[in-house]
This record gives sequence, C-alpha cells and structure tokens, in this order.
Amino acid sequence: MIDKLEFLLALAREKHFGRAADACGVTQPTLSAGVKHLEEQMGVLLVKRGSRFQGFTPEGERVLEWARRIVGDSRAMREDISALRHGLSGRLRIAAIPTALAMVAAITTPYRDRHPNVQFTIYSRTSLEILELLENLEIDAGITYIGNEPIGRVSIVPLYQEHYRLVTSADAPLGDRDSVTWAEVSQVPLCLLTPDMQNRRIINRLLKSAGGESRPTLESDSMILLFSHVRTGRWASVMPEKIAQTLGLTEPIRAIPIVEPDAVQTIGLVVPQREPMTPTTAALVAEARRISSSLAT
Amino acid sequence: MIDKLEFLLALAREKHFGRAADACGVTQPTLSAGVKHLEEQMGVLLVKRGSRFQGFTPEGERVLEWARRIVGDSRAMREDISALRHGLSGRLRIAAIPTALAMVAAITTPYRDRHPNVQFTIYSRTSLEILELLENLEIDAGITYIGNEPIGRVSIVPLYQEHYRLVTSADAPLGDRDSVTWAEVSQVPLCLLTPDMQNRRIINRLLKSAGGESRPTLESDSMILLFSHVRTGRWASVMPEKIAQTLGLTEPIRAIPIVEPDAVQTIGLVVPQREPMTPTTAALVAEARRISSSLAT
DNA sequence: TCGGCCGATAGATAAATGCTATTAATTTTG
DNA sequence: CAAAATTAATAGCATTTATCTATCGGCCGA
Repeated sequence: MIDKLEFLLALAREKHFGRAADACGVTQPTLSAGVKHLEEQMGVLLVKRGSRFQGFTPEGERVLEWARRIVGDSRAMREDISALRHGLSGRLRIAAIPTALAMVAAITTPYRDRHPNVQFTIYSRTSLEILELLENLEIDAGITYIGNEPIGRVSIVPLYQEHYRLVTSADAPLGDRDSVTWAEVSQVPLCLLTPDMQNRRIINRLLKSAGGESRPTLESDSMILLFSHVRTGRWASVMPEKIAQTLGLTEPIRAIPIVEPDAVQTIGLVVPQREPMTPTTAALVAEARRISSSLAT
Repeated sequence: MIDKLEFLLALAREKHFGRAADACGVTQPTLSAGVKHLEEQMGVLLVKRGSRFQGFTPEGERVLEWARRIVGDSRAMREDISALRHGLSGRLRIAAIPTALAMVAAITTPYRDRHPNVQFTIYSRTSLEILELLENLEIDAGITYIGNEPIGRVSIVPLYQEHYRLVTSADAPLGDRDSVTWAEVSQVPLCLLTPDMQNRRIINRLLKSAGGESRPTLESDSMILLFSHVRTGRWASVMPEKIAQTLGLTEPIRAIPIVEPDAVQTIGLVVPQREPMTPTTAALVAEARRISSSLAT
C-alpha cells in the first residue's frame, strides 16, 4: 500500500510513468499496475489517462496530499526507530538558495560535532524549487526566504537578516563611498543572479522602486561565478552582507552598504510540518535555533 | 505494510495475539508473522516475548504511536476520497459519558438533516475509556469532560456547561427548597453513578469539600436506571441540569439548583488531531460549533 | 505516412501472504 | 504434583499478489 503511494509521489515528480518507475527502482508496467491498483482501491481514476501522462484528476491530487503525509510519516518512523538504537545517523538532504549557501556551513559544522554519523547532501536551488522539493519529500529541509511568498505545510525557524551591499572595486564609480542609494546603484553595470532567483527579483524590485532599472552586464545562477568576477576588481555586484563577509573580500574590493531603503530580507530554515519530526530534522531545527539566537545578540 | 501496522494496533488493544488476530480477521500465525516481519523491517524487537504477551518494548511503543497516525491517515484518506465522490457517507462512531448521552441527539439530529447517508454508532463509556478508544482509532469522536484531566493528541470543541441539580420529590426532605447547598445534599440518601464514572468522582469531590460524604443508597452505570428510580418519587439523585431537562421531569419531581459552590463542568466534543480531519468528523465538529454558539447566547 | 515515444496489456515467474496442523513452553487446575 | 489448558511460535502447503520481459496500440512530430 505504502509502496503504491510512493509510486504516485514519483509520478507527480517525474510526470512520466517510465522515469517515475526508474526512480522507484521498478519497471514501467509495475508502476502502471500499482497506480491502477490504487485507483481500484479508491474507486476513482487518479491519473488523467491519454497516451501521455496528462496530470492528476482532482481526486488524484487529493490522494497525492495524503500520500505525501503517509509516506513521509512512514519514513520518519523508520528513522525514528533507527535513531533510538544507533543514535542519529543517515543522510540529511538540504536545499538552500544560492545567497544562503555560505551560511550553511554555520549549521552543518556544529551539527556534525554533535552527530558525527549524519551525512549531508546540499543542493543549490531557487526558493520555489526548494518548496517543491520539500512538498515531494525529496529534501528534509530548505534554507530560503521566509515571510514573503506564501508557503505550505512547513515549520519555519528564522536564521538571519539579509542586508544588501554594493560590492565593487575602490577605484570604480561609487567605490569611494561609505554608503550608496539604490538609485545610484541602478546606474552601475552589475553582475547579478538570473531572474528565476528570488534574490534577483528582490533586487529588481528595489532598483525599480528607486526609479532605476536592472540591466545586468552579466547574469548567472552561481554565486561563485559572480564572486569570481567581482574579485577581479573589474565588475560590480549587489550581494547580501553575510555572503560577502563569508567569502572574504580583500583590497581593493569593498562592500558598501546600500541605503534608501536599507532593505532587509529574512532567511530561515524550513522543514516539513510533522509532529514529531524525524530525529535528524529535529536536531537540525535545534541547531538553527541556536544560530538564530546567537546572531540575534 | 499498513496491514502489519494494523496488526500492531490490534495487539495493543487486545494484549493477546489470538484475540488481536480475530479482531483483524486473520489467524494467529498470520498476525504473529506480521509482527515479526515488522520487527525485521525495523531491526528491533517490538514486543516483549514470553510464552504470553508481555507488552511492548520502548521501540514498540514508539512504532505504535506512528502506527496510530499512519493507519489513521490511511483510513482518513479513503473516507476523504469516498466523500468526494458520493458525498458524506459511512459510519460515525461516537462515545459519550452517560451524563452527556441526552445531549447527543442535539448533535446527531441536525447532522443527519445535512448528511442523511451517514450512520451512527453511539457508545456509553467513562471519560477515561473514551480517550483510550480515541487513541486506538476505535471511535471517531468522544463527548466528555474537558479541561480537567489531561488529554492527548486531540482537538476539542466545548459544547455546554454542566450545572448540578438535586432531583427529588417535592414532599421529600429538601423538596420544597429553591436551592440547596452541597452540605445539605450530603445528608440525603442518593442514587448516583458508579465510582468509575468521572461524574461520580466530581460529585464525590463536591460533597467532600462541603464536609459531607457520599453514601449513595443505589449506584449504577446507567443514567436511565437512575432516572427511572427518581421518577418514582421515592429516590433522589444529583444530575446535570441538561439531562434532567432533556429527560423531562413531571410533578411532583423537582430539579433544585445546588449552590455553594454552583459547580460547573464543561463538556465538549473531542476528536483526533488530524489535518485535515476526515470529512465526517469535520462535519461533526462543525455541528458541535453550531451547538456551542447557539447555547452560548 | 513513417519513426519514435509512451503507456497499457499478456504471460510467466517470483515473492508474499495466509491458512491448517502441530509443537514448545507456561500456566492453571484437579 | 501431574494433567489439562492456554498461548505463541513453527512447518508445510496453497493462494494471492507483485514484478519482470516482451509486445501491442495510440499518438505526436518529422
């Protein structure tokens, strides 16, 4: 029964019977039969059938929600029992927005000191992708913007505030200033994240409300790429304060506070709303709370 | 997998492999094998094995909690989907404390008007039994005292306040009064519920704190029995106001308010904490809220 | 219209589930 | 204290269920 529900989850992810079957480690006919069996049990069609996968029926969507919960709980149960016997172990899958990646080490490092048998997989994703991965039980936790876009059945721990800096060479335009305005920043050619990233959308909004426009000379979905350009001293970018600090800026590169407004975004840890949480996730939340309170001081 | 978890739940209820198997509609070896299979999956012993059932290991208790949730959700899913297609249907199992039994009709009647395809099973149970039945998924809702003894993972809707009356004949001692005190009541021979009922324990406490003692001439676990005695005019009892009203008192029987203190107990609907609830349970909660607000005016 | 992709179907096989009958270990009873 | 009864585990067998390989039929794009 639970296996069949996993089939359905895979199908929702992959939107393709063959790939979903692969993901479950079974053949396509097996997955087909599994879904059909579910449909017989429920007495309703769950999947819109054509010669292609055409999405779920309304009933299918509903079953999908229950499936997420039931499958999630059944995995949580296994982990819970395993933790009772062997202490915390297993793999913690986390996805973070690129601008928060540098902060991840601040959580994982003390976590591993406490629980050395837990392994990590960290993905760099957009904030929307993170919520989708959480929904589909593909990650255990996300680190993303909170308080802006509406989010689903999740628990949230605020981590830190994101303040913005113009990162540029001291001899470049504006490079000698102690602070700059968003209006001034909008006049400078920038390296920015691609527009599918929420960070970019936030910066766009700030530039626009300052009467400017975002015409980035260079876009990328990788903070490392942006940073490496900035370090040459020949490019400028807008980055969160924390990541600029963490990556380490050296002369003649400066990180200049941007004001009017001194925009703030809150970044937080997001985990599935489940009571009780899996032991590894609960420990992650505990770690996040520690960080949060230590940064608040 | 889910079936095996149901085996475990049955075992927790029956504390006996054979009876648990019966309850699941399988033979004892099948249930034994099922539990063993679970233990292999989890890599832990779940049940303390002797030649008798000796309870669960700590890990077993933990699995049991998860099992309650997973099995509950899987049933809720089925009902949810069925309700999408056929409207509300099925059977709603409710247990109520005896003193609240008369109130049940106030919920079931408007409920049936709205959802004629739902059938009811109503049990009369003690407040403790009700909580246990809820835990074990043997009922969908309880009507019991709230706010006194601690209760587990449940949602609560207050229904009404229980005020106490001395129910007695007009020509019996105290029968001519407009109100009596608990101290006075303690001097009268009474018909009361048996001491396993919380109502009786509450009354005992009230009598005791008024310096009296409860020496009931007659005890029963059935309100009907108490009521039929009182109606003869030869017996007295202490009953909640609501039930005395509902059952209908005729001359020369009177229901006299008991004061010092004017003790109050809150009765409420109690359902498993599950998000979303099963459709039939959600409708019951809605009905309870209507009652609650109509009585509050 | 043809080739390729996708999901359903058929048939064979492996795995699981569940039953009856029996055994082993206790506990109860006479 | 021995016989009977109770309880859960085990063995062996039958049935059902799950899964695989191979193949078919529909649909889309070239």
